[in-house]
Amino acid sequence: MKLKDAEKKDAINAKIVDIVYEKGIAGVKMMDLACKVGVCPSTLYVYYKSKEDLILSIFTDLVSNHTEEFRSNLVLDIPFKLKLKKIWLQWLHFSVNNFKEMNFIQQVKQSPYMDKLPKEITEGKLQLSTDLIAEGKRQQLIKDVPNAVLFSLVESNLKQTTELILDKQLSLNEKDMDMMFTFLWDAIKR
Amino acid sequence: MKLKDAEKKDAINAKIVDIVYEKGIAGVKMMDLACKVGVCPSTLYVYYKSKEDLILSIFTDLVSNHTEEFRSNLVLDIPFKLKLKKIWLQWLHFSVNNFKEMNFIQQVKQSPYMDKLPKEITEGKLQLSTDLIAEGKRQQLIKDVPNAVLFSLVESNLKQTTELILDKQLSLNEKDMDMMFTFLWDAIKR
DNA sequence: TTTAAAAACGAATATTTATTCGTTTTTATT
DNA sequence: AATAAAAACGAATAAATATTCGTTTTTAAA
Repeated sequence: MKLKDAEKKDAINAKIVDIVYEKGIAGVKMMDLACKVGVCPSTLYVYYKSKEDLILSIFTDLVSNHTEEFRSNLVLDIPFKLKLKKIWLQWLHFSVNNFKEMNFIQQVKQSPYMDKLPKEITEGKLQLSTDLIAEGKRQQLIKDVPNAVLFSLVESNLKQTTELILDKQLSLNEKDMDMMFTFLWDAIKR
Repeated sequence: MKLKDAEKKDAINAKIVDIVYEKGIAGVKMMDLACKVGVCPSTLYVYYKSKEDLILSIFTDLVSNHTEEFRSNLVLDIPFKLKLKKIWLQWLHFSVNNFKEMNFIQQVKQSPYMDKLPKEITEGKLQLSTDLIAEGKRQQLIKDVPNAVLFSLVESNLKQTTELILDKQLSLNEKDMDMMFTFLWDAIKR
């Protein structure tokens, strides 16, 4: 008996991520996807029961991988600034190395497919745990402004740094990263 | 002879911006749009010759309004920090008041429609003129790092502030805005 | 090596969505 | 008021796209 081909499934997943990166979520066509994978459209239905299922399954997988990635480092017992930088760098590497996947997540989120999804999946907003920020505040190392604001400062600095790297304005070397982290630190430090 | 109804055209434009905000660019359906405007689908073709024409015309209009908005303030003869803040605030008000339109622009940009557009329209990247940054550097008020980096710092702070306001985490009052501008200034000041 | 179950195919069909077209209604102009 | 030109309508058509189905091929297990 012939079994499902895991590599083929991976290929489907990879190609759709590419297509969304190049043409946007509105540009996903089953036929086009099938061609790029090298199978005929009907074969896609062996692996996913519909286009919606295809997109939402992949979305869900990517989101859980993504949250998985950040459960570790959060409990290290090192000075706050260092810990922040470590996590910051980890996030950065991840999003630079997975920029197409991140883009896929972002685009599905603002598409009509999103409606059909149980909402708790929408990414457990813990990307950079609020705990970390609370820790910095407790030690009086960072400004005493609302958590949501600090959280968003970190997030937006990360997004910006990622964009600059993908844009080839910066690279992931120590000098550039020190600079970008300093921007963040200068902005949030007390 | 019956004339085209300018208000109807405006209604079309407004509704499509709403739809894109709610469902994403992939969620735009001529019939749905027509219903929301209160006409039948064929009437849309009186005002635009196709769906593509509809989307791209509106996109082009919005982009030119948007760039228009920022040709003024750039030449004021006041201290650098003050000027930066003034422009920063102007941009902020604009993007808070036109967030759906901004979203429309952003989404069309990452959609397949974009391919069909003469590229010079893509928004004359002068949002916050590089001249301004050059001025601050000349006066040795801001850090001596690549322009692209500084530019992106300003841009990303603006985006972040806008998001926080729309999220009701902040409002457009003096206290909150001073705080957010201080984040930016602390990050870029020498 | 045979077998049987499922993958893969590709043509056919269904569905969704954009667009056209003949007719009716509206309204500026006379 | 009468007219004529264009808007607006809505049903019909066209186009694009997703999905199904009957058949063939592959392959794990017997």
